[in-house]
Amino acid sequence: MTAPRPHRAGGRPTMVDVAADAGVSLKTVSRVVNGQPNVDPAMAARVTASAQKLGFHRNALAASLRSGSRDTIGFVSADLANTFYMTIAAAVSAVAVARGIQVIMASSEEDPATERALALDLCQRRVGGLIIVPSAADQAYLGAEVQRGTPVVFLDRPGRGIRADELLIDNRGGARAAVGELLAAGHERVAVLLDAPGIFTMAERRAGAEEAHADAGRALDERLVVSGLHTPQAAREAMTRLLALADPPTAVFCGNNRSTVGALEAVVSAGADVALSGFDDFELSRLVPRRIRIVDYDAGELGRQAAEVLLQRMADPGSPAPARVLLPTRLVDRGR
Amino acid sequence: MTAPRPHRAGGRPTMVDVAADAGVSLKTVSRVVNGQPNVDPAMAARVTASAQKLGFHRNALAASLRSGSRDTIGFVSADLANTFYMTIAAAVSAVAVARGIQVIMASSEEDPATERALALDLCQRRVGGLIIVPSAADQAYLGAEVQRGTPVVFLDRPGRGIRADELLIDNRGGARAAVGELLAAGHERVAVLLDAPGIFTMAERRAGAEEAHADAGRALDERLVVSGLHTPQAAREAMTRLLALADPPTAVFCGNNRSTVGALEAVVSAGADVALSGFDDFELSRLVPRRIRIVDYDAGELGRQAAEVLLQRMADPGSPAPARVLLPTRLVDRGR
DNA sequence: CTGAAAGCGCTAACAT
DNA sequence: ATGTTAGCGCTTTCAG
Repeated sequence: MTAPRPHRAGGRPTMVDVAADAGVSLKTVSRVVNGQPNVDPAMAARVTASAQKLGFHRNALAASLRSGSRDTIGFVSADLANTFYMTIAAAVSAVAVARGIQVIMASSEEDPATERALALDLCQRRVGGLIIVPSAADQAYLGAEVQRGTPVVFLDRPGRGIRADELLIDNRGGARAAVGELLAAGHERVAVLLDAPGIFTMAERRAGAEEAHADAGRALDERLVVSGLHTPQAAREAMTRLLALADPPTAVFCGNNRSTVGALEAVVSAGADVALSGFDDFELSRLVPRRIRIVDYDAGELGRQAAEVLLQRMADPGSPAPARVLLPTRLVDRGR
Repeated sequence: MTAPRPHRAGGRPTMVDVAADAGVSLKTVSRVVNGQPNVDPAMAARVTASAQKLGFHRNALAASLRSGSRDTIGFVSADLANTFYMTIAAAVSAVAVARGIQVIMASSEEDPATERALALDLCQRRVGGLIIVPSAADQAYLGAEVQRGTPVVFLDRPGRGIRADELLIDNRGGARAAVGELLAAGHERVAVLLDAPGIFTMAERRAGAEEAHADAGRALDERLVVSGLHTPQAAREAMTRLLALADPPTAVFCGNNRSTVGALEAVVSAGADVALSGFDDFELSRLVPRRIRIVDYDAGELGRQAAEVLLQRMADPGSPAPARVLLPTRLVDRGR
């Protein structure tokens, strides 16, 4: 008894409404809307006109429910507000959007439980894949999802408990090169300032510093190694203390840019003649009042490659075994 | 004739599978999964056990298709890689996630067509609301969506063509305060360095500088105003030129942090005695070798409030008329 | 080239 | 307190 549904007030027009208006079948509307071939041009034009007239916009949720297609990916960062991860996120988004895929972003704030909750929530939203900066010790919670075909890529830090692609920076190699350079320049006492040793990148960078010493037939002087430095202030204080030693360091290698900034402040304010070298570039690094060497890398490239690996897996689930990719670093001059 | 579907190989288990396994009805599973009341505890336990056993995870897409609920929002930034917008994005995400809502982020790269395409795409994904940093001249393309109940909030810049909430920084007031302070200190010639005048924030900041002059019974000296400065380099060159005038400025107000950095370089390298004041704080601003005054604001707060306004509208579509909120700024000392 | 019918996985109405 | 039925808006068979 009901009329052909005059696309209910308040509701949005559906394909059924467009079909009714254009006097064609639902299926034809679907074909036109999705740009499928084998549709009579005249009919297609009628459908397009009706769609326009009614203000029809296809419901992407319904489409992917039925077709099983996945047109979003999830990005779980450890800290979205951090410049480094931001740059990565922007690159991931750019690659995805260029292929019609949107990115849902969230931040674990370095909390394992949050990471897990976010990742599983994204799976419930049926994302086509997941890029994760792991903060949890173990990603085994994703095992079932991965097995059912949701590809996962780990970024910046390796994941555990599941086999998945990993995109990392060559932390060890970069540190090794930077410290090697200092040793080659004749520095006998090289200080090393690091954030918490439990952080994967810090452990790797420390290992690189050790390797450089070993390369030179020497060993890291543990008295000159300070760990657990979270802020420039902490690094500054640590460096000031080191400079006050009877045998102060003549060079310092910093594990991240916060340490570099802190060490720089200490060195400048002490007027000390200390060679400075550090991992990570930073805003305005060219402006610092002293020449420094920086282990630089392309954060955007990291995100780009992660997205590309993920999209590749989504397109072709039968690709080769997961691999670890190490992005190269390079030593550059900063300051003046 | 078909058996009760032993949850097809390769596919994921559905509520039907869980219901079959637990020996209850589909609806009961739905109730348990969604934590609805009025379920016998023993039955609930059976359902939970079956769900666990089968590795069931509710399909959020199907749920919201049926229920019409919207549990994602869209954030269209003008430049995701920019620290300012990323800080905002992180804050938006934090607020949303705390309420079980995920954020799809994308960047228009300041391109009107991209903004439009992204925003409409997000609408097709049936986001519950949209936060947009407008780069297009007009957002009338969202008119139909807004009318159908998708709330929109404009961030950092006002939108046009539709009525929606706007969250802006008090650009004008901040600039007025900064320049007013310079004039009160007795500066007769205040230079003003700005990015492109077409940018809303720049126009506002310039207007603030004009107001400050008017307050002091004076007028902006147009010879000392330079616009279109995109980079620190450009600002540096502009400032160097101004310093070479017969009557050089004794103070400079910079419209954004890139200009501030450039002006700073020029002033320092010329060894000029010029008071520096600028909009936007920046990383390491405390380290610059000279006291500067900064118009600072809480970018995170901007994102937080935008998210809260949006979620409020989503929860209660019948709220009051859209409003423009101006976030306060404050003048702070930086450098040393 | 076009259409009718079925159903993706779930929740909303209505029973019971 | 539990189950039955219908159907969200779309795509997918499979027939014409």
